Amino acid sequence: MPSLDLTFSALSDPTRRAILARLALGEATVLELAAPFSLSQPAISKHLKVLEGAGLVSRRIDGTRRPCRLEPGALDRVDQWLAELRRVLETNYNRLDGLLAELYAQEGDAQ
Amino acid sequence: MPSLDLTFSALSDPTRRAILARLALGEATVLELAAPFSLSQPAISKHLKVLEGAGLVSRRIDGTRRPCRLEPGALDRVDQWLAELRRVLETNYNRLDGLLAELYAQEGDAQ
DNA sequence: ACTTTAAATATCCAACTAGCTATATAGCCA
DNA sequence: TGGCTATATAGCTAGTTGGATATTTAAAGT
Repeated sequence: MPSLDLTFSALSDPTRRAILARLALGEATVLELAAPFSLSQPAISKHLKVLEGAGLVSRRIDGTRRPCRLEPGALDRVDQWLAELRRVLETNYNRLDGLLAELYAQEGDAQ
Repeated sequence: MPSLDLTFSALSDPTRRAILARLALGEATVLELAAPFSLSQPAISKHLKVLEGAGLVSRRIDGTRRPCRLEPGALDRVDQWLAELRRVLETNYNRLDGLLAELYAQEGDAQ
């Protein structure tokens, strides 16, 4: 199970996000993925290795080709982390709301 | 508006994610944020600068202190990117389902 | 005014990254 | 077998990153 570090880091590069966007449309080979970019084939292979290491992409073997596919599980874990952060944030906002309501009630008493 | 590059990159470091988790609980100063880590104050300041550059954190001035707060807007844009990727992915899955259904129907005819 | 405290900045370093070109591997086809 | 094609690997470079320590800035307290 790759770390969130690796996943976020993989997502931080625009070329890699473009590759993922392309793979969301369906499987593609390394050369197909390289075509839209003005980058060398080795550069794309390296990006794919990063994406694979992050659990975002998997490859199968088909003759000399290595078709890649998107692996949504890694995205799930990103979503979960973000959701948890928001949950804490909102819990805290609610607590603050409660606090403000209390303070307001006390002021109301005082008047 | 900071780029997704900067935001994902900021999120790729565990120290920075821990800082965000702490800030989800409420404002904190640099020293407060530094306390749980065995890192120097300048290291934390640098992390905060990265988080600020990514739009994830903002700071206000209070005497000699710079209390930091979480800025959820940048998270929204991450969510949106992930959601769009999933949307495309699911659209494509559905299209594939449709295709398979068609193929199946034809085979059904043939038999 | 002097001291203490909070934070930022400067400088250095080792490790990593993203790109390149050149080369190697390995499957397909004639 | 020999040649073509798809991909991977090696080795290089320039730029970036995350850490450290030392220093500077600036506000607060006394």
